[in-house]
Amino acid sequence: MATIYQVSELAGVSLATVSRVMNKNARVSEKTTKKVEEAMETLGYRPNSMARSLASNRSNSVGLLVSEVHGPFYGAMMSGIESELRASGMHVIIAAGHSEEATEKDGIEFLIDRSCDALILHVEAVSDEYLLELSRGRTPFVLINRDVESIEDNCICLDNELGGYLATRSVLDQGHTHIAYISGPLWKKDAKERYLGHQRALQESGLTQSSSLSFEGDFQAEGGSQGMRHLLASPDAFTAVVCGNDEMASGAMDEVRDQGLAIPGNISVQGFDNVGFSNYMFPKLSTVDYPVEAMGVMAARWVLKNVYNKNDLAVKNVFRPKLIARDSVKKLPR
Amino acid sequence: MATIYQVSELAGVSLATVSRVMNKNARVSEKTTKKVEEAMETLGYRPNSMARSLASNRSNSVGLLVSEVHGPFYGAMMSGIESELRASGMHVIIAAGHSEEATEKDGIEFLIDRSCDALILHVEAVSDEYLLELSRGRTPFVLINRDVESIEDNCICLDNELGGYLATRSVLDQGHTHIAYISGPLWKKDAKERYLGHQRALQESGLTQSSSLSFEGDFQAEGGSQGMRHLLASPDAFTAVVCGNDEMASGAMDEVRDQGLAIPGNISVQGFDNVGFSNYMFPKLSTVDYPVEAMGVMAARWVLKNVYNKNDLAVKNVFRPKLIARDSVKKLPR
DNA sequence: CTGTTAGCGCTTTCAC
DNA sequence: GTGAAAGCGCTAACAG
Repeated sequence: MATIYQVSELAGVSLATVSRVMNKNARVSEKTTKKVEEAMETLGYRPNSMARSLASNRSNSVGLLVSEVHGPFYGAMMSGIESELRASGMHVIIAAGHSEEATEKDGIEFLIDRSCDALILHVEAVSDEYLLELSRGRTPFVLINRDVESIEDNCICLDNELGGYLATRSVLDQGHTHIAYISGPLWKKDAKERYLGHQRALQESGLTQSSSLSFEGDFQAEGGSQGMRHLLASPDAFTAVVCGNDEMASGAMDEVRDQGLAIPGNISVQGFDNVGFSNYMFPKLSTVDYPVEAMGVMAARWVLKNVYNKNDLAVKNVFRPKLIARDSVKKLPR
Repeated sequence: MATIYQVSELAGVSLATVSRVMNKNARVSEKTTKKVEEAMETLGYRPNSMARSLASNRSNSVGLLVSEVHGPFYGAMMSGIESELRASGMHVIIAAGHSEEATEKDGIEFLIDRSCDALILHVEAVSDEYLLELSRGRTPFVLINRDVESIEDNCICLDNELGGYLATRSVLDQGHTHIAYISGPLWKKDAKERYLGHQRALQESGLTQSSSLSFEGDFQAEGGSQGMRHLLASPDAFTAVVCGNDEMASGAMDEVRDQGLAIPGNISVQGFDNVGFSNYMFPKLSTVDYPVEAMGVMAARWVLKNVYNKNDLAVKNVFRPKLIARDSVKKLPR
């Protein structure tokens, strides 16, 4: 393995000069540049990234903490981040937080200890105070899907309230007036906001959420099934259910069918996230698009701009959800 | 940021001793150990991983190259790898290969340049020769889902032929005799082997694959739809279709319904992979389980054992697929 | 069991 | 525009 020293020797220049042509960060005469490049070429020189990092105090790596490494939602997010960062030569180190406070903190420390230049975090369990504290440290970070006061610039969010509103608005527009809701865990801010948006839409139409037609799920398919079981056992009738995310919608649909009912014939189902498989379901799920991949790309740009000084990049902090109407919501006659 | 030097000073010992207690790789008296640990504690010392790597020529990071960062299949694989490796303090750097030769090679070089101690590769486009060549380099690697002669020990595979056999065997067992097949791209070894297994099952029952009832897809949903369109346009009748993977099965199901037919009433569908959403589909998809997550874990163990000297770990190279019978295949009366 | 002493391969002032 | 030299923070012989 050739080192910078051998390159400098072959090219007949000093270490410093070789370093300069590698980094293109200082003027070097064209002639010398060429000599050096040729030397690198013939030696098959590859800079040692560790030595580089140690000397420059830059690792060119960014840490990415997601709740789960699998799952359609995080997959799309990671995909956007990876492609954007790698195109700039940065690498991404992943870690999972599993939505648990201790694991999330642990992951963050792990990433910081690994000398990441920056962090991209999708955290749910950790408190705002912890994040504020973290922001005083020397590792910069962006938050995806989380809005923390006083560090809004570090947040890339979806307008979840609006999304919740759109979801229910669309169901109302199809003529439904008896609408059930299966929410995510309400301690999660996004779950809460979606629910609030739902309620706003109802109120706008002069309706209110009957408490027996509301269920707090877990954002998983199983929670959707449970929720639907609970709702169908309730004395109140309903013609549609709005779910806090697509996974729960899927679980809910299973349960509806298990009870011998048809979708959307007897019960309409509305999802949220527009996760990959929502388009594979039957009937194809009506949902709200969550542009995760684009948001991942944006988070990566934030890092590129704020940490690696690519100042020409523009960063957008809040994204607007969009309704995706498909086949799982039935139009009711007035 | 405290350095090892300050710790040694505070503890009243040498650098070397501090290094020893950090790495637990040499005997240090209990008393000294304690002094050092206290010093570390009060200084809030965190070792600099870059300096460590440079000096030891070990980065404690392993590179992971997958075809796509998103997608249920890779998600499960990455998840297994991440958890297993992180539990041992190693970090994983991800890169995507997009099933293209140039991108895959590029990703591998990227990872090697990043001083990964080892690589876990899921590559499809790169040739066996390239991998053989790579195996002569100094970065060890494991291959997932690829079997290359003479480096079998570096391969963690599924018996795809057996899987293909099981898939079709199961359909035959339900009484079907007119069976269509939608394969993955046949230049991919796994697609090919699954197809071979399918044919073996047919032959065993004295049947052969009619060429008009066979279609080469792309392992994507769209390819499944196309395939089904093609098959339904063929003059030959069939009661079941076996698909090379679940995505294509999903696309095929869409198409069947678009043409007004029922599943499994008119046409039975068999998938392969047992990807997360196959259980959310309707009807629930009968498929073949591909234990990707377990295989990811195994790849991680291979690295732990062969690169990080955790010799107590056992590595299993070939996994057996298992049939998962659900609702998309109908039992035919004899 | 503990200390001394070279580096690991590169970046970065500071001169010239 | 180019070179000399001092580290970056740690590991790993080698001595004792």
